[in-house]
Amino acid sequence: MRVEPQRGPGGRDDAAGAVFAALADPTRRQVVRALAERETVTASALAGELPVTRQAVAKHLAALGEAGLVAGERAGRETRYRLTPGPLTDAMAWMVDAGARWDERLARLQGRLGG
Amino acid sequence: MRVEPQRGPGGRDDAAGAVFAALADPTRRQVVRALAERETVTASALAGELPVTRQAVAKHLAALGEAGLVAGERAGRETRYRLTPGPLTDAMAWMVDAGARWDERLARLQGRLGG
DNA sequence: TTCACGCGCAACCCGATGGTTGCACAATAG
DNA sequence: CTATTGTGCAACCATCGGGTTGCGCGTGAA
Repeated sequence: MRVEPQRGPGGRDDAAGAVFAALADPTRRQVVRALAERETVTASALAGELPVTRQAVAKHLAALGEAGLVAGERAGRETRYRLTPGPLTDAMAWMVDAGARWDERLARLQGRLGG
Repeated sequence: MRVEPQRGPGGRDDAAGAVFAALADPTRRQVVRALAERETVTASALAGELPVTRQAVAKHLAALGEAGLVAGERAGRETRYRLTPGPLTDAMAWMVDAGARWDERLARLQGRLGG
């Protein structure tokens, strides 16, 4: 699933799809939540508070990285991951575009995602 | 187990997770898109313009229904499905809550989803 | 009544994926 | 140097899930 966050024709859908796929897994959502509160964390530390092994966490972090939601930076012998929630706006734009006609709250957000 | 019905992170996580899982599949996104433009459609008609069989479409519609994104109403011998994008706001709230601290555009949407 | 259309259910196939264990390697601590 | 800690990679397993075919039933048209 190699999806670069590009703005080409259909690129929005790909980016949004990658985000949806990444966030579809509950463990991955827990990872994102933990990352959202600690700002930066290692795979081992994350595995300490989740009911899965470090390798599983590493896989999830890699998956989130593919979607552009997470970036890792090696510092010495540990790798610190941090949240990069930019692609979330692509996913939100997709949803707003799909449902704006039916849901008033969504319609109200129409132009607010661009700037 | 504390279940916060509205504002709790865990409460919306289920609904949001269901939405993410539903929208993770590309065919399902196509179904949503088609539904967003036609307002109401049958499974057979949908299968006519998608590269999958009617049964596959029916499965997808059922999956979308489980997530609360689609509702079907039987009219005579055909079933008309229509988009019910309400749960989308739950998913968007999850994303905003997760990424608001890092992304300025997301932060600006913080209070707008509740009203 | 007869026939075609639309639908739902069930079985089946197979690739994708979340999770595990095991191991080899890099980097800090003693 | 040695021990420890943190990673990354690979193999392996079990389950999930998207897709198909096949069948039986209800409904509407001829």
